[in-house]
Amino acid sequence: MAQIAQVLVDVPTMQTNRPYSYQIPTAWQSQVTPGMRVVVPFGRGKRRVQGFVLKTSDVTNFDGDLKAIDAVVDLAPVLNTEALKMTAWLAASTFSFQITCAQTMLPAVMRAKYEKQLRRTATTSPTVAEQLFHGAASVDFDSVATTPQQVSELLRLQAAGEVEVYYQVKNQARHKTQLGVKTTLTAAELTSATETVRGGAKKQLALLKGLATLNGETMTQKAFCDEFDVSEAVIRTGEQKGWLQKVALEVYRDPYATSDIEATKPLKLNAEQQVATDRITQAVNGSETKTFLLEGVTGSGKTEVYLQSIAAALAQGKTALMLVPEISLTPQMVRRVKGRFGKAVAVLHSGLSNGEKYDEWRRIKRQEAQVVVGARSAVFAPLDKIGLIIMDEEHESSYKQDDAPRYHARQVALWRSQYHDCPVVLGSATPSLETRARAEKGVYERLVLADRVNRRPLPEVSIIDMKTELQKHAESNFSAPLLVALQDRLDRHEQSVLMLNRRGYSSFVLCRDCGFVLKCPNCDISLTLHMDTHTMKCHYCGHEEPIPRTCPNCHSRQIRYYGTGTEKVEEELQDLMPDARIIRMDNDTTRKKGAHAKLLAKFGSGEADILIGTQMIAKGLDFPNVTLVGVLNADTALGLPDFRASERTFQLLTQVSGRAGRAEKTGHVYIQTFNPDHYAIRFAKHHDYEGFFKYEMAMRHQGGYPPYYFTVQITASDLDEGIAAKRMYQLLQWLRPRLDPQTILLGPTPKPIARVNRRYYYQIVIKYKREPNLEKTLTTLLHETQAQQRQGLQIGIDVEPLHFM
DNA sequence: TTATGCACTTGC
DNA sequence: CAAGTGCATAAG
Repeated sequence: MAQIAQVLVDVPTMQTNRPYSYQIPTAWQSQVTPGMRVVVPFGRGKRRVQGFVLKTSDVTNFDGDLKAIDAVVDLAPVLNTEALKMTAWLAASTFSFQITCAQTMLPAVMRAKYEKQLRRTATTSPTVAEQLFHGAASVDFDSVATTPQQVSELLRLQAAGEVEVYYQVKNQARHKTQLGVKTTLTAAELTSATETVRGGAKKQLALLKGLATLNGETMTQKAFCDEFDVSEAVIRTGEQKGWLQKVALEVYRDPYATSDIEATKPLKLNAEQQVATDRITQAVNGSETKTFLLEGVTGSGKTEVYLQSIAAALAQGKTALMLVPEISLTPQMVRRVKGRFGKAVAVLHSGLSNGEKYDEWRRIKRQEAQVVVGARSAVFAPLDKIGLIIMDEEHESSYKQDDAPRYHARQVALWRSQYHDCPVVLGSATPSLETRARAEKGVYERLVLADRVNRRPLPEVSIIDMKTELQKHAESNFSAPLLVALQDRLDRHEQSVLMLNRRGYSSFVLCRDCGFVLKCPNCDISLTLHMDTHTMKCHYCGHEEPIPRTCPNCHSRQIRYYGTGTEKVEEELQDLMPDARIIRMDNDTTRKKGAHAKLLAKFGSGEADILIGTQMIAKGLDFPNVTLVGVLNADTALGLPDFRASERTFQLLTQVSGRAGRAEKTGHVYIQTFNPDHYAIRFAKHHDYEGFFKYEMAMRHQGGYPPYYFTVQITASDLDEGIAAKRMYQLLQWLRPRLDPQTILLGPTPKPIARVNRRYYYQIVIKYKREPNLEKTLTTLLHETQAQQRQGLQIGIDVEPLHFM
């Protein structure tokens, strides 16, 4: 029997990023298994932390005194073999701590809460008991140790044995219970009880009948009352007569009441959908580790392909995982999946409370749910026997986590597909260049849905040149053609959606006469405005020049920062169209839980004519009465100093265009821009993804960007700008000889937003095609910089970053 | 992350 | 000389 456990402790540092050996107390030796959470003493003091058992064994290569496990938190492992392997892989591939990865994979409530307490001992003097504890057995340490004097006083008391420090390790996971009823009688006893009931006591008879129906099972009191039409008073009578007992019944917090979701049947597929579904089904049935790119224009019916493929996995007795960008924004998707698979569906996304997430997680873990729909972190859902993984809108940047562990859900999905021998479907109307390029090379199999299901043409797109618009009339967020179109929809009682692109808000300068954006002479990437130094900087190569007073291209003085807010836009529009009913959707108006859905519902029911919003309205909304989509400022993202600026702009414009004319009515899209000739905008006008892909690939090839190169971003930040900069230059010197001569190192450059939280940020970007030393070098880097970390310098590594700012 | 030991300063 | 402060160190 295993006596020793290898435990991963909850201390996220580089030097504790390895298992520690602990003695398993004899009583628990048969129970402690890998993947369970335990509480262990750690460090010289009385500190106790939560940990994960990675392995159990009879031997250890540690030759010191072992401490023993203090408590076992779980009855069954919360991380299974797959999850433990995934933890190790994730930590290595994202250069983050294993404990952080383990915690990322589990619901937040499973992370321990620590409470440092001061406790009384047998020898506590009455004075101390009174003054410090006010008669209680323990007090919160921090509340009685606020000054250094108090701390040293407590240390003295501790040395004298009058008090002791105790770490309370709290498991935040709570099960919700409801009052349940359960009969205490056998079937025969219930029958005889029926005979003792006085005639006319109909409710009591109903109660007994109900109890008999339960067959010894437990049911919540509420459900019982509803189903058998008895009151709580009758139940109380039954309890007094000894027919039943009331028990605490564990219930799941259900974020969606399944009852009001309409069940749907599989739809008839068109030829293209059928081909795609057949290929995926074939791969599911054959347990092929295969990745498909399902490329389908908006409205081509990708979802139906997903649903029928999921059905195929379920038919094989397997489970399915379906990832969506940010599910709280796409309630329609949840409804469709739940409508098809009902109770077999579990939903995981950021809009749920922690308790709800925990309950959904347990339903999956207990194999009560076979289909999981969720956002990024749902990729870790504890499904067994996965038969299919789907990633909808695979190009969405929300699949990449911004802080440690900086993983991309797509990578995790591919890893799990290897583990489970199952296919992955990456779906999008505008795939990321990386994915589309892999399909080109045959790494992924490409499935195309070129036709819209309803055979409706894609909406017509008009590009409006804001340079000439501004010359014609006073400065406004609205061009004349857009206003005419808006008025026209008002008159026809049709709805309009206006999108204000907030990305890249005023961090670059643009000439309002010719549309010129200042670019770096070395990198062909927009220069970023730094108000602190009053310069324009390139944050790729570090090039720096003064802020221009006139446009270098046309010598106009109309060169200035670019950007505006939704509130301002709403005000202006209301002025221009006093009769229009407008809904504004942005971070301000949707901060409250459910506010987003409420606003959308309001718009959907026709209570407003115009919806104004930021990027969040680009996806998922599907309203048949919307026939006009306007993009007020298509350029802002183009101005960003990021080689993915064009890709994002193209994707966003294509997506938002898809919102017009979803049903019978034909849609029209107006795109206002200062760069009408920019290729991202031109290709978006013609809904030409293939054209864009080819053009953009050529640009990436020329610039040496992904997917032709892999990238790693290293950032350093410090309260002192000089230290951050100096360390980064040293780091560059340190890296160069360790990496392949072919590898390109860019920087160090200050981040465009140089000071965040009073810290200064610098970055180095590594670009490489093949770099065998990468993992070793970066791991060494993390080890060697930990001394500096303690002095305040923070180092971060982001593999394949999506944002370069 | 955090408690402790040790080197060093400060106060009487 | 005792007490107080600050930083390096190791954690099983």
